[in-house]
Amino acid sequence: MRILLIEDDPALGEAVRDHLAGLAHAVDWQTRLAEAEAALRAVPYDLVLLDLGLPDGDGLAFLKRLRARGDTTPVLVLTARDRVSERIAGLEAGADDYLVKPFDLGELAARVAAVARRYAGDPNPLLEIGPLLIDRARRIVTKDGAPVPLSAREWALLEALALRPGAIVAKERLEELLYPMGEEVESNAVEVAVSRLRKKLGAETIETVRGLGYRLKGR
Amino acid sequence: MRILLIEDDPALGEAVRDHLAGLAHAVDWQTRLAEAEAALRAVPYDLVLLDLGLPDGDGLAFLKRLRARGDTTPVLVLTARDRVSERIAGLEAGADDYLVKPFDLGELAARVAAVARRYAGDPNPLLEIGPLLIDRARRIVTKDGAPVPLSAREWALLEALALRPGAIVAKERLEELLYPMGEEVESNAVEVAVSRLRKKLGAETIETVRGLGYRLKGR
DNA sequence: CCATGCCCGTCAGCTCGCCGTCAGCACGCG
DNA sequence: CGCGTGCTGACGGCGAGCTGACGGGCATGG
Repeated sequence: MRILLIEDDPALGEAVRDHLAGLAHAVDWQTRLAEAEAALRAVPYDLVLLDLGLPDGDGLAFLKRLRARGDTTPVLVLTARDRVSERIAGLEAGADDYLVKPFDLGELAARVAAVARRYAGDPNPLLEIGPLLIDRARRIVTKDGAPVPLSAREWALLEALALRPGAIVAKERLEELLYPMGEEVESNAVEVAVSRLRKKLGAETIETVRGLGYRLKGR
Repeated sequence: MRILLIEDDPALGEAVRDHLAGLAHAVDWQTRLAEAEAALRAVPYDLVLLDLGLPDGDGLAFLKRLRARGDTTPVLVLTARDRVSERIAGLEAGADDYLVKPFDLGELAARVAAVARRYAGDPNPLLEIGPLLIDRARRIVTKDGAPVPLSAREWALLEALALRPGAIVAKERLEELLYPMGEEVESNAVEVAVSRLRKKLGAETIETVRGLGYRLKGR
């Protein structure tokens, strides 16, 4: 993704740029609104990260101008302003999301990914397995088009199996996935979980491989 | 443009209505604040023409209430009061422009056109989610066509969810949105807010995702 | 200055979904 | 037939989440 970062704080700007660059994004960093505006006219960015507290103008007004021009580039606002009304003002000015300083770089990356997913030509990756459609981002499974509500355990189990459809996943692996060594189970909890999942998704979707584990009916 | 005219003088009201209608505007004419308020809640107007000298209430207070609700519909004030301090009071109450009686109908039309120009280009995006219509610019929600009055908290919550319909929003995220780190809540305030919002919008509109958060029922 | 009403945080009691446990059964294998 | 492995219905406890009630805060209005 090609990202325009508008941020005047050198330390923060560098940190954000480096972090996103490390995630294989192409980041252009501007510290002034005037320069940013020029860059936006010249280059088709996939995303704009906009700090509202810039010294050479009002970020919100900048954003409104952008939208008034018909520019629909997704904008993620970074700011220290944290009042609800100001967030709302930001969103009403045309921001797609809002991140309040100080923010975690990991969270920033997640938001960036979310925006990217939302606006990319291919939305989010849907896994299609037989009659099942698995939307990992939205945490939604549909069977023959009908949504199937899953509990947390069931979802975790399905995700583990759906990661590589057709591959055998050992029961022990599933066990340590569902119960990450905090509390071992001393029963057939995994089997029960599989059973319950099968009841919701259909018995034929999960195949038992005796002595080894389970696998999703891939194809 | 859809214009709400609030004016109790029959002759003037008729003149204004006819003149603007002749310029291809859709004009609703109310002579009382109470009726005007009801109309404003029900219909998304592009512009309000407000006479301050109405017999059933203070026009300025009416305007302040409107703004306090977060309604950003442009308001053009018509009045006989011409003192500078009163103009200032009007603008501080949230008026976008001011016209002193007697005014020329041509000038009125010019001001209306100016407002239209200022707000054109971005027709406010309406979010449609099931039976809900969410007008973010005007802060109006309708359910099955009927307007639903929301408090500030309720609106903030709805907007957070409506930003990405169908996506799960973590309870912690909602919490930091509603109570931006000024004062943390040590109760189930978010749950209560959701409950109250559900009571207004219908239980089925907001889905609980156990252990994760909430989401708006997309489509 | 008090009355009224709305907003909303807090709390308590409750409901209900989740899920680990267990027991009884099915089935494959030698 | 005996054993091992896996399946599933039933049970019950735990805890997340829901909601009615209460009260303080704040604005409005008389």
